[in-house]
Amino acid sequence: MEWTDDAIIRLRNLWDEGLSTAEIGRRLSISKNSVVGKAHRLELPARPSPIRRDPAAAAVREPAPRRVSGPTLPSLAAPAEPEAPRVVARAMPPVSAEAPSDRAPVPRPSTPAMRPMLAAVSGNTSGPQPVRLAPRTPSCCWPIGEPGTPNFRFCGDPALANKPYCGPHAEIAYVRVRDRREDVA
DNA sequence: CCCTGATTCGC
DNA sequence: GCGAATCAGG
Repeated sequence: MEWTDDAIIRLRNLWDEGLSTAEIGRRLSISKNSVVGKAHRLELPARPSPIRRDPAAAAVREPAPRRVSGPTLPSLAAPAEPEAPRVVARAMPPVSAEAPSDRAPVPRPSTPAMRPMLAAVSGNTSGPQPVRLAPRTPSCCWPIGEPGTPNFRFCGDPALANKPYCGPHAEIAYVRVRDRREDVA
């Protein structure tokens, strides 16, 4: 874009009229970034910015680590077996930082599994009583869907003993390391 | 997703 | 100097 005197004048006029940068860009057949950039260089009166970039907030803000592509390991919900076979994690789908813990079961309110408990509580007629939760079967925490999206959930099927995943997902999650002796061959 | 304006930085 | 990319908020 060649900023002729005429173009600059038109920019100034449109800017003074209070048009948005994008609108000015459309009228001058240039990008809004060109408009913003030029207006900034001309030191035209700034518009109320929707964003705050005060030095304090900027100083506190972390450099925002670049998103690393590739799989992320879900945290293990179950402790490793003492004599567990040597395994190594294979590629896994991305997972949010919040994996279901043993104390925060996956089932949402009003799932069939939860109704008995809710009924037990609401049917209570003799004042406050300790609510005893049924022993819980650890559920598979294999992430399904895109973390952060409404449909994201965890598998939820019964997990294998001392493993965070159900059978099929443990199959995917773990791959047996070859015995060292084979490597020496 | 759309929109907004501000800043950065390679050109 | 330029402006695309990026950021940040509505």
